[in-house]
This record gives sequence, C-alpha cells and structure tokens, in this order.
Amino acid sequence: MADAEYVNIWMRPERPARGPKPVYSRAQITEAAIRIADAEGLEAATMRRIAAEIGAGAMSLYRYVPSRGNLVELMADRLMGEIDVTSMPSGDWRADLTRYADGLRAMWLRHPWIATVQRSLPSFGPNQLLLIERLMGVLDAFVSIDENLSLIAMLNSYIEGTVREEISSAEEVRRSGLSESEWMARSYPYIDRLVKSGDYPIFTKIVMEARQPHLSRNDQFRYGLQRVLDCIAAALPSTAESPMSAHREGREEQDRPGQARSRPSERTSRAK
Amino acid sequence: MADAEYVNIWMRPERPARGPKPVYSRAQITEAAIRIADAEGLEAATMRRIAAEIGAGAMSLYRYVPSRGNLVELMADRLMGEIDVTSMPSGDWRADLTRYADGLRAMWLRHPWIATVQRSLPSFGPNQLLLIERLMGVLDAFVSIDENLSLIAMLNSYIEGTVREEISSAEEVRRSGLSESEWMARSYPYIDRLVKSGDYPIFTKIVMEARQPHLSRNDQFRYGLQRVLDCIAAALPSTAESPMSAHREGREEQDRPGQARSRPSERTSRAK
DNA sequence: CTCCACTGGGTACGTTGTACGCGGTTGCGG
DNA sequence: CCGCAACCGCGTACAACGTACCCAGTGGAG
Repeated sequence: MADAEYVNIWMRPERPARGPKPVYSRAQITEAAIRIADAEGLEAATMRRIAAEIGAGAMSLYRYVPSRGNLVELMADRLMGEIDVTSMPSGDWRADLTRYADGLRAMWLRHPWIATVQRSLPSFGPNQLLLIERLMGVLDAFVSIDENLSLIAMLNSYIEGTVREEISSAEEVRRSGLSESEWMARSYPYIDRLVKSGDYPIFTKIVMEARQPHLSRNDQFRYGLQRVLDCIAAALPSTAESPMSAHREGREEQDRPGQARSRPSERTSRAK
Repeated sequence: MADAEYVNIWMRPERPARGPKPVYSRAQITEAAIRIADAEGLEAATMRRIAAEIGAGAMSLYRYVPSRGNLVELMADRLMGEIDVTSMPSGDWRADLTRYADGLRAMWLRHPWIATVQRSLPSFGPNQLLLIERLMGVLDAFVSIDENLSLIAMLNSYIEGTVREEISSAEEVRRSGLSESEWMARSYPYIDRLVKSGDYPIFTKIVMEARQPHLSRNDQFRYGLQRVLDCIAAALPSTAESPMSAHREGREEQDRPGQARSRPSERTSRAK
C-alpha cells in the first residue's frame, strides 16, 4: 500500500533524495525504447531488450519506471514533444492548424506504433499538456471552449483517421517481412478471387480505378484537410478571417517517414 | 512450406474434406472470444480462456484458427456484421450515412476493445466487404470513386475518432477496477496540481467550464456528425439533394453501451 | 564516523502463445 | 468391404514475456 500509491507516472518523482547517483535516466530509457519501437515495432521493445540497448540489467529499469505500461506512456508523451507548436497562436488560425496537422501526421509516420497505444491512455503528460495549450489557444479567441473542443476533436479525428489508414498497410507489409511488391504479389490471389466472384462491384471498382496515381499521399492529405478547415471556418464568426491562406503550394518537404526530424523537448514532471 | 501458405485467414477453408467431424467451429470460437473480450477486455481473451469457455482443450483451437492474431481478425470482422446496412442505398444519402454512423458508434461502444485492433489489420473479411459495398453504394451515383473514398474516409475518421475518445476514459476506469467516482477522486490531486500551477490556463478552462452538462454524449456526437454531413453535402452535385432530412429529433433510442443489440450475420468465407 | 535509503542486477515465478506428437475417428480409393 | 491417410481433441513442453523478490554495494544526512 505504501509503495505504488501515486496517481500516475507524472506524479511519481524520477529522482529520490538520498542514495547513490543513478547511472541511467527515464529520458535515456524512453529514448532507447522509442528507437527500438521505430525500428522493429512496439512489441519488440521488451524490458530486456531495452535494458540491453542501454547496457543495463533487465530489472534495473524498474528503478526508473514502475511498469512497462507506464514506460509506454512516457514514450507517447515524448512523441508529443516532437510536434512544433511553439509559434502557435500566430494570428493566422488556418496556417496554425495546417502546420499542426502536418506536424502530427509526420510524427505518426515516423513512429507508426503510436497508433496501437494512442487514445487508450489519455494521461495528460507534460508534452501533451503543452500541445493542448498551444493548439487550443489558436481558436480560443473566437469560440467557446466547448465549441473549441468540438472543432479540434474533429480536426484530430481527421488527421488520426487518415494517418491510421496510411500506416496500417505499411505496418502489414513490415510485419510480414516481405518487400512491398512481394507482399502485393502474395495477396493477389485473394483480391482476384473477390473481383472474379462478381459479388463486390464497388470493391472491384476501387481495385480497378486506382486512386494513387492521381494524387500523392501528401496531396491527398492536404486536400482532405482543406475540406476540414473549411468546415471549421464555417463555424467561426466572421471576425476570425484568416489573411488569405487559401492555397499555398510551395511546400514539398516535411513528413518523410524514415527521416529523423526529431525535436525531443523532454520536459518531465517537476514536483513542487 | 506446405502448411501455412494461405494468403490470409479468409482463404483458408474452415472444414477439410475428410476426417472426423469437428466438435466446434470458427463461429463458436469467435463468439466465445468476443463474449470474453466484451466482459473483461481483449487481453483477457487468451487461448486457454477461450477454450475453457467452450469446454475445449487449449490446443484444440488451433485446429480451427492458425494463430491468435487470425482469431482477432475473425472477431473484428464478426463485429462488422453487427452494423445494419441492408437497406442502404435508400435514395436518401443523408439518412443512410446517419444510420451507418449511429450503427458503427453503437457497435464500438458495445465492444470497446475493437479500438485496440481496428485499422491495424485491413484484412477485408466478408462482413467488412459487404459493409463497403453498401456504404460506398450510397454516394456512388453522385461522385467519382476517388472522391467517394475520400468522403467516406472523412466520415469514418470522425466517427472513430469521436468514439475512441468516449471509450478511452471508460476503459481507463474499467482497467483500474475502481468505480467512476473513486477513479475521479484518485486522479483529482494531479488535475488540481496542474490547475494550481497556473501554467495551463486553457487546460484549466476546460476543467472549470464543464462541457458534459450542456449536451449528452449522443447529442454531442449527432451535432458533430451534422457538421461532417454538411461538409459532404458541399462536395456533392446539386442533383444529390436529400429530401429534407435536416433535423429530425424524435430518436432517443439506439446506442446504449451495455445493451445486447447484436445482429451477428456470420457469413464466413465460402471457397469455390 | 555510522546509518540506511538508495543503487544495479541476478534469480525465479506465473502466464502467455504455440510446436509437437499421441491415440482415436472418419471417409475415400481400391 | 478393407485399409490407410487425413483429420480430430488435447496433453506435454518450451521459449519469451512482465515483474516480485532478494542481494551486496554505495553515498549523503545525522
């Protein structure tokens, strides 16, 4: 009873007062775990594997983190810190939200395993809190807090839903260990059987009239995003006019999955 | 090499030609697993537990299902069958999509564990395929297949994102084993510290200006959904006018989480 | 100085998914 | 009708997991 009576991981202080200096740290452990999860999936980030990665014994990790579940929370919050919202209530809400959307999507593509934990633990870590502050600050001046929540929820849903779809097929391929073309070749017989059966005309239409050629993944995302932003615009009072940011094309960089464009910003809990 | 060379679970026939008659069935196993997952979470649905539920030995399940992962796929597809889309291209696209949205949300609330697997396996089971046919048939006459995909993706993202939020807190409470009020009492110190710190004004605003009182969860969902449907309407040609279904209030039933409003419609794969 | 709260980490336990093999049962080829 | 290959249910066994417990050292507070 005296031991694990902390509300959550953020209330538990990392460093105690007395005793020998710890060799490792939460940040270091979290970083190692993220590195493994990025490379081989979240299920590969076992306690022993993480410990080996930093050169520690398996059980040593429990000096820093109460359980693996809590470690995953730390990892998730660390990821939130990668989204740059420092400039956020800039005056141009449309630009702000676009920037956030791109940042969130890029982060998810860099760390696809986040899809398996996100929203199963709304633990309000420091990075997530900072994100909330900045992001919801964007529309705070224009709408009530309830409407703000509703609009941001809609935006987040769009981003997450879209990116989940992007991720899922890529993860399926990765998990199988095959190359993308090998994987497609392997699943061809099934698709073919469905099409040939004649029972699924619309599915067949989807398969036949390929959609990828028309738009790149990035453009598809941006296109749908504009629609969502239009929806938000419709819910805002006319005083919130955004200084003509309808279409700005010249942005070909950002969100390349493999790239290491991290910006940690650790920010662990500071107890009073 | 000769053994597991099937593309996916749907290509593998359930019943072989010769040999003694199986005592159990995929459907029975899937049903038992869903029952356990509903009651105690997906992680409680272990192979041994499921086997015990139907009175079988643990290893017997592997005569029907190649692995636990595949069983989860079967479970997920079985759930798709609970969404009633039989009447679907009815002529009133707005009514159809509303009906679908309510059905999908209700299903997720009945089986919250689906959030942890959904979109991590786009396996095109029979029920999912039927759903795709009916659902995408709704807008098929009005827009191109690409636009159709884009609009439906947006709708699905909204539904899933919203329901994920509804589920996450409920799951957190369930996992802790405490009652809702106990759980809130326990997490109060953390929230209080955040508010008192003064660092998070908008978070504080969210905490203080409670949003639940204003709208019920159902109404919140419906309200946001109307916004999404308006977005879709804007993307449709004028020929797609929906016969005045702007606001119809008189629908207080549907989607009560605990209720068993299942409509299985098993439909396993039929090999040629 | 003496304590003792701390450190890293080895050993061990319970639970998981599942490979393998057994003895019995069934339906098809001859 | 017979025989055998293909299937059945299922017991045993194993590797890998999270983690409880214990230990010998360590270093700041008194």
